[in-house]
Amino acid sequence: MRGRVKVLSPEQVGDVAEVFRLLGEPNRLRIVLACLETERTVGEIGEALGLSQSLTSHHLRLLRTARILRAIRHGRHVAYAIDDDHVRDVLHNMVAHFTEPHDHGHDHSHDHSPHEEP
Amino acid sequence: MRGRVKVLSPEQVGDVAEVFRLLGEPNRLRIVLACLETERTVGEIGEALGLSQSLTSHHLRLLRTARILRAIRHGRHVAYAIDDDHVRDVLHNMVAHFTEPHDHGHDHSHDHSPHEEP
DNA sequence: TCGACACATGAACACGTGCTCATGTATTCC
DNA sequence: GGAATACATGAGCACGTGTTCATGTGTCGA
Repeated sequence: MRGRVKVLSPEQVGDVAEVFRLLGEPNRLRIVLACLETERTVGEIGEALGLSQSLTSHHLRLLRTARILRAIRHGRHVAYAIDDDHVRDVLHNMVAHFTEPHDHGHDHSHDHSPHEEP
Repeated sequence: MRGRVKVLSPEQVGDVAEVFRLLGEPNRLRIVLACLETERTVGEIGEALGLSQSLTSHHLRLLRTARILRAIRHGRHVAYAIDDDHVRDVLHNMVAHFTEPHDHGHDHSHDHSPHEEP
């Protein structure tokens, strides 16, 4: 696979952007990563990431509303787990690429200006 | 593959979040998608997406600085193309999942409150 | 039932971000 | 060289967003 790509409807683009936007916040990304393998309770997440209970819950609400995570009650605890296989795959993909020695092909050191080989 | 996932360093998490953040803006996402298959000039992008020249350039600057796109001069035109294989894979993955009939497994219609089957 | 625990939610604020307008820079054609 | 084209960049503004503080809701044990 490296060929044609199906074109997305404007609505689909919006949905994809929404998912990326939510994953684009470091704390939220860490929360989702913490729930990648197994479900985690709100308390576990907050303590593990050093976030206040309120902030943790606010972020979880966004992720739950966007259908990225799903909530599961256990007694008086509430655990969260990934609810979207797309997101799980994308994150696995991303994590794999960032952990494996990623070969960037051509080298251009640290250029930030737009000019290429003439 | 559905097993262990390597854990990312805090720095790596930040890098991943940064990429997601940039792709989380609809106009920026559309720009990157436009450059997914083949390189596009700034004018082409702006006209295709209905964005002002200035706004297009501003977004392209962010994407270029983040190493997501790379600039290539052609005469007095400047074309942009994807420069990061990770991003290309992630987007192909994402687009594929959103175009293919995605089966979500269990059905929970449109619930937004945290309570599950007892 | 009452209190303690675990989590959710609303208000308010500081800060970041997308957009436009204006101006600057590079490249080609006369 | 100078005008015209194609793009880059800075300033400024309106708006969105992450965070905290305070308070509300649901659940279990005594």
